[in-house]
Amino acid sequence: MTKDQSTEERIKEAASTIFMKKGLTGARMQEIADAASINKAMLHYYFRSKQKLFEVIFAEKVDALFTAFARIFQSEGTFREKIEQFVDLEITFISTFPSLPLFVLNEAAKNPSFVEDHMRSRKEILRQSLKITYEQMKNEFGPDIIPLDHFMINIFSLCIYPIIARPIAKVMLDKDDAGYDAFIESRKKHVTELLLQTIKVKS
Amino acid sequence: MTKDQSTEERIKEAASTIFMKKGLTGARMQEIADAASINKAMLHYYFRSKQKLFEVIFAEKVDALFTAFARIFQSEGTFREKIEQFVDLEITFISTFPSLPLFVLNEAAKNPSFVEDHMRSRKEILRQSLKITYEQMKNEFGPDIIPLDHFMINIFSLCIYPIIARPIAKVMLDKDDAGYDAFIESRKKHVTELLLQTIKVKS
DNA sequence: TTTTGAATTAACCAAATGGTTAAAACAACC
DNA sequence: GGTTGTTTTAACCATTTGGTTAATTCAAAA
Repeated sequence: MTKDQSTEERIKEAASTIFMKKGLTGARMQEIADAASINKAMLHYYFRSKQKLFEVIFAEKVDALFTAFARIFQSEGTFREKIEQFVDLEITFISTFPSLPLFVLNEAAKNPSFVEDHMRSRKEILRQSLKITYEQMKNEFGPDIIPLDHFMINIFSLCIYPIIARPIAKVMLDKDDAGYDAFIESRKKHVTELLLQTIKVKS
Repeated sequence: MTKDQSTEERIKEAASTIFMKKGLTGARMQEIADAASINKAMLHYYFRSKQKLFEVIFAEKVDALFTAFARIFQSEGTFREKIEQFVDLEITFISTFPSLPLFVLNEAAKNPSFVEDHMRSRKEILRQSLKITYEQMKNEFGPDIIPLDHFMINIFSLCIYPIIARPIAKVMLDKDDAGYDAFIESRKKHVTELLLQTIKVKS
């Protein structure tokens, strides 16, 4: 099974780049082939069709996201340290791959069932690690704390949205690229404090 | 200038639907023509090219978003009432047109300069009305409150993200469609309380 | 050195796609 | 009824696009 890794890997890397930038329908097979410096026929030789190639890449990206999140959540320490670390690492991670979430969200909206099926298996890891943190919170603050669902969605909203909305937010906040980078950096602290402060929110 | 409104309007409506669902590259001119029950040539007769037609629709959508937000922010009352109303109206609005923000975000990511230029003119209205609310907050809570930039982004993040991330969040929270609708509904109160509670957040 | 199976290429193809055009239908005005 | 300008249609067109094929190169086994 000493398959020639190199070519297949090159295709995947090129496809990643192009699909992320242009989406399934915007990407061209020729463009991907060029980016990988190979003949267009090789794309079909290795992945049969555009759709299949896309599905492979997409699945990989979803996995990357979930794996990153799950790992981030498995940090040690008090829940305060955990949240600190999680917010920090999540913002850092998404900043490094800023087009990833929008790509996944977008294709998820266009083909919900495909995404749902693929995620159902991975979600348990993430949910589990979050639940541990949540139990820690309960122990410290008593049973009357923010519902887990809201807590989860709040974290993701506050970390991810500012990065995917960058072009719009930049204009709204009157910032240039450097200024917006600094703003995102400053959110690490802000979001952490905000989350900690709202553990006992009503409703 | 009694132009036949009907045809042009039909085209715009059809193009709206298709572009929102499939994006610029995913949409087909024939498909739009079919949806509008007209000949494909009419699309070019009225809008010259696919790109031009798209730009008209896109500009309209951005306007719709900004106008809605600006109007929502111009509500009367204490800042508490304002935030209550804003969160409520924004979540309601986005829920009614759930594909709108993702559409704008997505095309904004692919063509930042176009979007930036178009928005620069509208942003002032929004910023202005938000600033008034912010001054109200300062009067009541003193000068040591959450920075305006973070406050703005927090509102949008918490209201919009849960709706655009629906397919993924649904899986993560183990909810069906009705359940997720109820969750979104419950966020109106939750986000309001959270925002009010974090006015005095540090950093 | 020959053989064999996989990797690679160049040329090709049919379908789809955005766009054009010339003529017809329609409406308003004289 | 005829003239004029606008709206609509059907037929076309050039290009692009995803995909195929048959021949060739390459590498390793025999």
